[in-house]
Amino acid sequence: MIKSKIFDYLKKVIKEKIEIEVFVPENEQFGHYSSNVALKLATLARKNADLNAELRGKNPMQIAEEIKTALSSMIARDFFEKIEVATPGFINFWISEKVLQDELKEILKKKQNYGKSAVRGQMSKVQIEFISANPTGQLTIGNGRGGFFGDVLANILKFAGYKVVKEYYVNDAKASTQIKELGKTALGEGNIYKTKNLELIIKNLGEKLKNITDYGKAGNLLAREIQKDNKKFIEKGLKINFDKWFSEESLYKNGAVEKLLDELKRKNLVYEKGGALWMKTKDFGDNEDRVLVRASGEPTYFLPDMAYHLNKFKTRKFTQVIDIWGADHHGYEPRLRAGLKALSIFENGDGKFKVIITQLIRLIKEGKEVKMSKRNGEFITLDDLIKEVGLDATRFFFLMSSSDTHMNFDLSLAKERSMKNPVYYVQYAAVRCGGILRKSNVKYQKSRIKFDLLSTNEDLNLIRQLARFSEVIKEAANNYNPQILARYSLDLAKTFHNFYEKERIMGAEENLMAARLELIKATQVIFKNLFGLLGVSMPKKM
RNA sequence: GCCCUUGUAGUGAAAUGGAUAUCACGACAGGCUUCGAACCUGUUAUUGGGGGUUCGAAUCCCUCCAAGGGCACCA
Repeated sequence: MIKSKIFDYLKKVIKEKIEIEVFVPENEQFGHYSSNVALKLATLARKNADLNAELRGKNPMQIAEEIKTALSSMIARDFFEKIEVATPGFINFWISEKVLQDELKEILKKKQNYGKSAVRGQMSKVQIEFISANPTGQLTIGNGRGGFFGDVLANILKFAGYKVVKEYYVNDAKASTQIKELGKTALGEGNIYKTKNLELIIKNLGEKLKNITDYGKAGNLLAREIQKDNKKFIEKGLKINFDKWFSEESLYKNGAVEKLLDELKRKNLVYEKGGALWMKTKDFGDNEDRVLVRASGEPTYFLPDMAYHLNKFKTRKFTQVIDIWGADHHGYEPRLRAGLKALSIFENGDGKFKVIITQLIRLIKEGKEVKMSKRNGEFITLDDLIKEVGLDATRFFFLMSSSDTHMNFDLSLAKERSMKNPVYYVQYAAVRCGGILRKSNVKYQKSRIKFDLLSTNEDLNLIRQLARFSEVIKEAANNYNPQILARYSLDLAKTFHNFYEKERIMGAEENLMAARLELIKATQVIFKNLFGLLGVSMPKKM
């Protein structure tokens, strides 16, 4: 990885242990990579009198010049084509052709494993829970956002070397209010849930519901059917494959909920008020205490959810747990966090539990907002949207923006726009790669490829862009940020289209053609990986 | 009232405190005898207002304005 090599060189030179940055500057006149190390050092020297005397009184430009000199006298000499110092103290790097050509060889050698790494030790076991939609109806567009986000984040973390479990929490507990409400609907005694196909599902269930009078049981039965449909849709329609479907009801069955309540009582964290059992969450950072068991004797959602998270941390021993929730649940975070803290989950800090909130999506149709309500039965489901716009386009559109953007989705433009969705731009680049490779039936010996012939601006730009893949994976994984990858795929496509426009492959001089075909192969490898990670299909033709 | 999130070209978005704010769509002006033009090249914003911190702010702090969400013995 080129970037980390620059890091290493800089660390050798500066000795101080400080946070420095190496980045790809937006403007190419500032080099292939750039670092603010001198600026950071100067700031530090000004604030901290104990620091290395050599630095005292020097301005960033002087420090940058010294680092440049030191780098130039090291082996780094062959690594960089040029190093420049720029105001107010940046050091800009140009990578030598040789290094880039070697990196290309590396990609061709490692193929689909290029950029993969293995994370060892304590923090490597990650559980990531997402969608977890209530089995009371079809998935919403908001579920889709969280779903694609979680799926791709999990893919990235896996690729970056973590052991990842993608998990869906099925809220099928007979004791829960919504399941009971659903049960009423199933038994024809309520009509809160008026979603598509619901009547049909109930009709099909007919026999099984006959002798049931218990709302919880009836609701659970109906929920299971709805869940079957949702699962099928998630796997086939959304192309998201969960490693585990975790049933809330199972926590009741195996006694985990009861056991937890006992433990809380034993730890003197529970008291009674108004006939209900309350937990002293306020003592652990929540705004107020919370009900665990209602006056009716039924547990709230909170109690089994704590049991669930206890299962994640203690039973299954995940070292990193990530929950992805819609914005309408964000207020719940302090409660759960307080609960887990009370259970001594966070003895080594609460960083092992991360909640990512995805903001809601606003649907616009003909200039007006379409209110999404499950209750009136007129909402647009995720299924509808994907049928209209297509899975690849929907996925990519959602993945391009940050989870906390309040996205506007214009349905009137959706279809029209879908044809111009950026995903097609990326797919087209991959199709072009495939097209060239299909047409070129040229035979050449791999060992004799002259990679040093790849020396035009376009050749080198493309290689540099390909080499960024491994850096982007790392960045996306470290920041839990899938959109970095989606954006990168656009960058790569742009660089490739530029290359394609300006350089010929077929018809070039024999040795150059062979080298360029290898370059195209490498590009295809990276695209393939990108599409796999993003869950987007890689068409051969468009 | 309190809490969370957001405010960036006509539109939708991007930018771990870095340099001349990036991308797509739309609009306008150009580009195919040759690997697929679903492509390429231009033009289109002083980042909601006002203060502050910093060598350096879309990003951090304060304040005002605006939008979305949450404040259940629902999940």
